[in-house]
Amino acid sequence: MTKNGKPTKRQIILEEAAKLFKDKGYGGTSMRDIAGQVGMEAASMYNHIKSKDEILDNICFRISDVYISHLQEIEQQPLSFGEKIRALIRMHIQLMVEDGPAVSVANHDWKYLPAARLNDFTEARRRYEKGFAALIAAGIAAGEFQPVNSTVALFTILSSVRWIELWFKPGRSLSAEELEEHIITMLLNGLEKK
Amino acid sequence: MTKNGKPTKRQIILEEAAKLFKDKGYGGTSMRDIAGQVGMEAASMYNHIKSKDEILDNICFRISDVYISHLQEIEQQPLSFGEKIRALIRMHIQLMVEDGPAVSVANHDWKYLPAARLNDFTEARRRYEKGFAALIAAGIAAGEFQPVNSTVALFTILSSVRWIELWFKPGRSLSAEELEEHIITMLLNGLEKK
DNA sequence: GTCTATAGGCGGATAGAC
DNA sequence: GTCTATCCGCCTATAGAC
Repeated sequence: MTKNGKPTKRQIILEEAAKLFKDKGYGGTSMRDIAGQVGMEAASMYNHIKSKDEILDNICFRISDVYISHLQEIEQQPLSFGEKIRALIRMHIQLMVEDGPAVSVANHDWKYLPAARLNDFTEARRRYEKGFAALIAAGIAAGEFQPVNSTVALFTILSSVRWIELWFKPGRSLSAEELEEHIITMLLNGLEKK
Repeated sequence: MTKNGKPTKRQIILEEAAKLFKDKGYGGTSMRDIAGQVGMEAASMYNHIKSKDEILDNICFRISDVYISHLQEIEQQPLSFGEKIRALIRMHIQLMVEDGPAVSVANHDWKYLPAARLNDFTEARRRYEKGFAALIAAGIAAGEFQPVNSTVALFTILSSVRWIELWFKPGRSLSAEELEEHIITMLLNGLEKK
């Protein structure tokens, strides 16, 4: 947002592009498609963005930066490991609900980043996953968690929150807060009675 | 396979196409790319397949047919609900390990099916999800499972097995059987100690 | 800063020789 | 059944008028 609260043309382009990339994929979306949503000709967009690649780059790294900074905050808070995992799950769900199209693009279309930036992105993701897995392993070592395989636990959690985009429609039967609680119950307590 | 055990050219094309669609997406893969992997010119492939659309159609519906027929088998077996859910999770993981590229394509690129077939596919998936969710709801009613939201439980399970494609390399630290057991433990027992 | 026009390349698919 | 040659459309991006 600018000072007067009005989004810039650039921000509008990035937002509409994220929606289209989510629905039709990066390769399936043309600059003409984006221009149509924004309300200008494709050529005019080049006054606000450098290239189609740059749009994708901006979306992907904006999201990965949010993930990483939130992880660093949570790591430093004085919480039990169970509470830290819960906080991370809530962060994923909130980001998905608030910024869904961009999160979807960062999850699916990152592979179309130009080679040079692709390395940066996968490296950032690897660091995030490593930090998350370390929290799980520490929770196991502390006796809070069952002795599961921490890699399997990590990806089970990450996968579960990833697919919210595919079926969650906010304001239907479930609110975002109820969704958080249900997913956390399922992942931390399990399906079966003991 | 044909009678003499040799795959037909058509089967080779479908298989190579699935690998490329998985790696580069449907829109990111050209007929020339597929032809390059198969070892012929793009034009020659049209003696074996009708169009690029038809390749995608074949991959997607082959996979959805397998899911649906396995669900029907499991529904009829005399097992506890816990065992039925375990059997479904194992089926998903085995299919992912044995036929990974095709499963990935059916999971991600189904949306590029031509409109007429897209309805058939989403309808098939909806039926599968409904049958799976009914087993979870029945397990809750029978007192086997905790009173979770069955839709959330369904998608948590489906999501967890979906992302195996992204990180599981068979024959590294984990075998497919170990992976099955770890995922089932995580989903049915939960992460946290009680 | 927006437009029209267009360059230059790659896409799926077909025609027709062999 | 495989090839070469090619059609024609859509793609990203740029040039230049206004």
